[in-house]
Amino acid sequence: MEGASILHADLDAFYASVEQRDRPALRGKPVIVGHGVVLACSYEAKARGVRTAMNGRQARLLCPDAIVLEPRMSAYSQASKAVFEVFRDTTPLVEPISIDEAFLEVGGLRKISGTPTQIAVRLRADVLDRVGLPITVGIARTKFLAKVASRVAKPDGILAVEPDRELEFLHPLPVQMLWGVGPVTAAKLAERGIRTVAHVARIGEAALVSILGGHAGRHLWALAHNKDARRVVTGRRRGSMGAQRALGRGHQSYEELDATLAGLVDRVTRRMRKADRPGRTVVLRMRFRDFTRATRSRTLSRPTVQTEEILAAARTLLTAVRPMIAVRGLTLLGISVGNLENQDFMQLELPFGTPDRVALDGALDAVRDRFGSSSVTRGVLVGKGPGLEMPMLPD
DNA sequence: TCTGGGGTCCTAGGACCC
DNA sequence: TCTGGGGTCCTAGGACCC
Repeated sequence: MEGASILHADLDAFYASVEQRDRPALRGKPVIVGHGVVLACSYEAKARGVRTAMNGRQARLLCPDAIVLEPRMSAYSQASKAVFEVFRDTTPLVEPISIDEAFLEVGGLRKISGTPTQIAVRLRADVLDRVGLPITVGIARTKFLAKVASRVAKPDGILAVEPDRELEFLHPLPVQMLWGVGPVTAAKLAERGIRTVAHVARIGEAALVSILGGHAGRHLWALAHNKDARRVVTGRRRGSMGAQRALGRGHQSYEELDATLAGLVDRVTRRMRKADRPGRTVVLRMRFRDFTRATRSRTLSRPTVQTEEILAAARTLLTAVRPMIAVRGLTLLGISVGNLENQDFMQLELPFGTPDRVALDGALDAVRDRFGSSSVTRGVLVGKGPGLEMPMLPD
């Protein structure tokens, strides 16, 4: 049996920690980032009951002396980049999960860097040293357990779950500690008296499937029995990009909505162009006064990054839901573009005339340099006139 | 507790194809 | 004209995560 070799590294109260790092006067004090809603809060604020996603008014009620700050997204994204640099200096096998957490596979580094626990200790010290932020690391044989371990170890902690004590660690935990169990699932389980992981493990898979449905039931059952074969994977790319805006409670005219929509589409398509990721499926997201939601989508015949094309599709969708908006009252409008294409190609110019072997080899080298030789599968030669397609690999 | 902005994955029905 | 099994794509909704 292999040992625990997966690290789950998770920055503590990320946005708030960046603020405390940059303004020493804030250290040791309750800090809340975000006005309307709490985006992040320091552990001093958490100790008073403030929670992420809590409404700002309630947060101030719980903690009147909290220092409330406007988010500084560019500072957070810079800090995140610096932290991921430390991750990648630790191991090439880094799987980002969000702006502030990642899985790291360190199993193959024993001879070079030491045991996973030694690596984790050094990682925490490096992040503090190089970026000035506290980070918690969970260490286990599976991704799932590593994630649970870091959650248990927070804040500013480290916890290794040894392979022979996995169930001992897992079973007493409340089901809410499991990744993927949210309020709805927890409530469904609680209705049947199921509160701990041990409970989940004791009831049969079929029973769990009948409570939660096919995939969710089997997935939860597997986790409770400590089955999780997922590996740490690198190079995953996002599948959609979106932007949304809360509208408040007041009535919006259709012209105002249309202007908001155009702004959202502009924001998203800018990002798509910057990332070179054309998309095909345009999704309109709505939330209404009663907090119900609806989405409408439309798939284009080909991927695009063009603002006008995406906006035209979005407008068609918006027009179609006008009656629904009139009845239910819109409080949030969002747009997202999915089916994002991987623009993993590069364009090279070859000398005019029939490309010779030397010119082609040079072009292939440039492509391999950028993508790595193993991931290049096909090439297309295009001249003036009809396109000519030819394989460039193997050889 | 009346709620931001960014994502992921799964389910399920219908259209359509072979 | 009726029939089957299998697959993909599209649309809409829902739960969950940070």
